[in-house]
Amino acid sequence: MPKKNAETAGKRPTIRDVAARAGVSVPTVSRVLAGNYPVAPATRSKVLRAMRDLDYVVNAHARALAGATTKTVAFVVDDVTGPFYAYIARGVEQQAASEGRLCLLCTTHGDPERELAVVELMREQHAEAVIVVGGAWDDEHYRERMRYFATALDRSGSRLVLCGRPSPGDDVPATVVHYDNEGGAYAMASHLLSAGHRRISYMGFGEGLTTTDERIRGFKRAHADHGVEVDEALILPGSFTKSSGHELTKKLLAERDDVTAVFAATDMVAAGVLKALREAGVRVPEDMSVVGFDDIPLASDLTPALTTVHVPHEQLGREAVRLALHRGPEVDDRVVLGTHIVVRETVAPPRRR
Amino acid sequence: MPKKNAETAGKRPTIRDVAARAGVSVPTVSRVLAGNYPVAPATRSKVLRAMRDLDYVVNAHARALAGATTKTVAFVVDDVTGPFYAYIARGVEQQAASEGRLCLLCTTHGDPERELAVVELMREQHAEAVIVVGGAWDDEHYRERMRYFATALDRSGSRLVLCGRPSPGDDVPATVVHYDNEGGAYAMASHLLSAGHRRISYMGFGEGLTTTDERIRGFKRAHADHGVEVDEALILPGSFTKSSGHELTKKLLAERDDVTAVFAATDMVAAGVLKALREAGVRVPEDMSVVGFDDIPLASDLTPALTTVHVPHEQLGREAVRLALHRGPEVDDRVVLGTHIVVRETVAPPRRR
DNA sequence: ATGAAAGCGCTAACAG
DNA sequence: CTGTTAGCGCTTTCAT
Repeated sequence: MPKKNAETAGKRPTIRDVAARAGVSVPTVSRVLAGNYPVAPATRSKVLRAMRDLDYVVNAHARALAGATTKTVAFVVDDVTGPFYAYIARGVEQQAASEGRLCLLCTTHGDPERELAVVELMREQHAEAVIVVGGAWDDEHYRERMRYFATALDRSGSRLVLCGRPSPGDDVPATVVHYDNEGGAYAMASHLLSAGHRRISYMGFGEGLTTTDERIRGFKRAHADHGVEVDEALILPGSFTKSSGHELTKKLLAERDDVTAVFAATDMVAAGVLKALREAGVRVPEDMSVVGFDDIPLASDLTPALTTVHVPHEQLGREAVRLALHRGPEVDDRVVLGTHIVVRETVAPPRRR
Repeated sequence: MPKKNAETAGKRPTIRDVAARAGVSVPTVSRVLAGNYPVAPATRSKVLRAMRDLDYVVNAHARALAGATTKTVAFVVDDVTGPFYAYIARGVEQQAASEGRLCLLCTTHGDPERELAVVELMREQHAEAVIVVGGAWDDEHYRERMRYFATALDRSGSRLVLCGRPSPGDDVPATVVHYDNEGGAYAMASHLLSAGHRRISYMGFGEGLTTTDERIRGFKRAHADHGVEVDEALILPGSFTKSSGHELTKKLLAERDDVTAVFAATDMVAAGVLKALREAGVRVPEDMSVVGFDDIPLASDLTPALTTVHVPHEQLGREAVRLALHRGPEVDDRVVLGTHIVVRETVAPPRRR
């Protein structure tokens, strides 16, 4: 039986079919495909015609197998629907596309099992980079795990990128693209302190969460620099949700009357805070100042518009793929992007008591 | 020179290395990998051990080349950051994961060039399904294009899925997962009409957009059924953005004083409407009723909470991959998911004038 | 139950 | 410039 031929069989045409139809050899077709090798213009157009006639498309898998690189980066998140993640995703996708890469999307729902499965999958796929996004619990177990992921991926020729997470250690073969949580929190707390606030509640403390740790550190450092003592009882544990902000605020209002400002751990929390305040008839910013963190679109849509810390989400995503793709002695492995406060309408000096 | 061996070279171990280490043949390893063929338990565990020892992972590309299916579905959107898309994405990703599939994410930014490029890419990748999401311009050109995409993908053995878009024609080899725009709009307009509203403005009319066409049709049919004439001057063209709703409302307020309700084309538009109303001191729902469409999370967060039409975003995404993956005579090719109104706080009977 | 042999579709040295 | 010769790592017949 002769070699399978797409013109007779009902299958996808292969490079061989194209070669046959154009009357050239297979490698020649491969060369016009790759474009990085001299081919006589006449031959070239014959081949192109044949490809068109046959409606030929290369087989990405065959190509990957034969050595050419895979051209895919993976993007691993807890959940795509968070506005926080969505914008990082956009940055990742944009940069990937502009570098001619495809983007694999994987979600873990915070499940360590799935996280591991995803990493294995990416090893199978030979993804060039695996970008893991979002805060984490900063304990030894986490670092151990990331160290394992990093080396496993490294062995498979791909690169782990930790985005918005702290480095698991300097010797770990991973790229880290982080943003300045502490600096942002410091600036924001200073903003409040400078306006005269002395009793500030931090809402949404998450024990052991890297995001929290870093933000709290900035919060406290600002207090120290302003010579203001931090009231630990005002650092309220909670999750990063609107309802958490809502509950916490109701409770705070019931228990204390000396607090003049709320530093919400995230914009989402701040949204809940504002809601509770509105329900309680507390005016913002006249009676109470409120600030958030993240600068998601919601922040500017709240009433009053939220003063918050801007995190460069999209840029974070873009840098993640850029750094992973262009590695080398010239390029940094660990990067921290700046944050800055965005002043809107939720901060005013405290009222005379 | 002997065959490359991972234990000596610094490369990824292959199935051959595993075979060697386990003292069996390559096909045997392949069999324990696939699991769908009898292998002696003893041999089996020897192989498993070898794989573990070598930290072996299959090469997805080699596997795809050799015949096993690709196990990837592609998800094509305009922009990941829209809450609308994000939830469909979540559905797609969830279902894909639960069916053991990987999910490719591609964005087009509404650029036809990129859209075409993406489809070609997916042909190269042998994606099992290519899910295209979001409204479209319902003209002959669109149908032509989708027809082309569908047949091109079909020839490559993959399936085009149109999600939240109308069918380009019955003979086209594509799966269509749509939702009931007209029914939702009909129900919502009826809700307003039943409450006594007679002058309702439809804000965010998009000429030739399928989404708009379908919603307007329901809007008009409800009016007809209630014996109320539609004032065409109240159907206001605009984009699906908050600022559009904001602008349109300011203008409407300045020009007309007989309108008692606004039907916003989307929740985003409704958010802008509410903002403009608040700025103008018009109370909702006492002075003006407002409704939206989509039921994105924002809807319940607005003040007052928005009465709107629920679209089953996640389910849309899940069905899209489910139907594409399990095709057959038993399974439907064209599916329309239901919508329903969600009554919250933005509708009341019109005030006596 | 296991091994030998033959590709899947492509790229990559080599020659000419 | 172009063709020849080898694989990439895996899955399948087909034997044994």
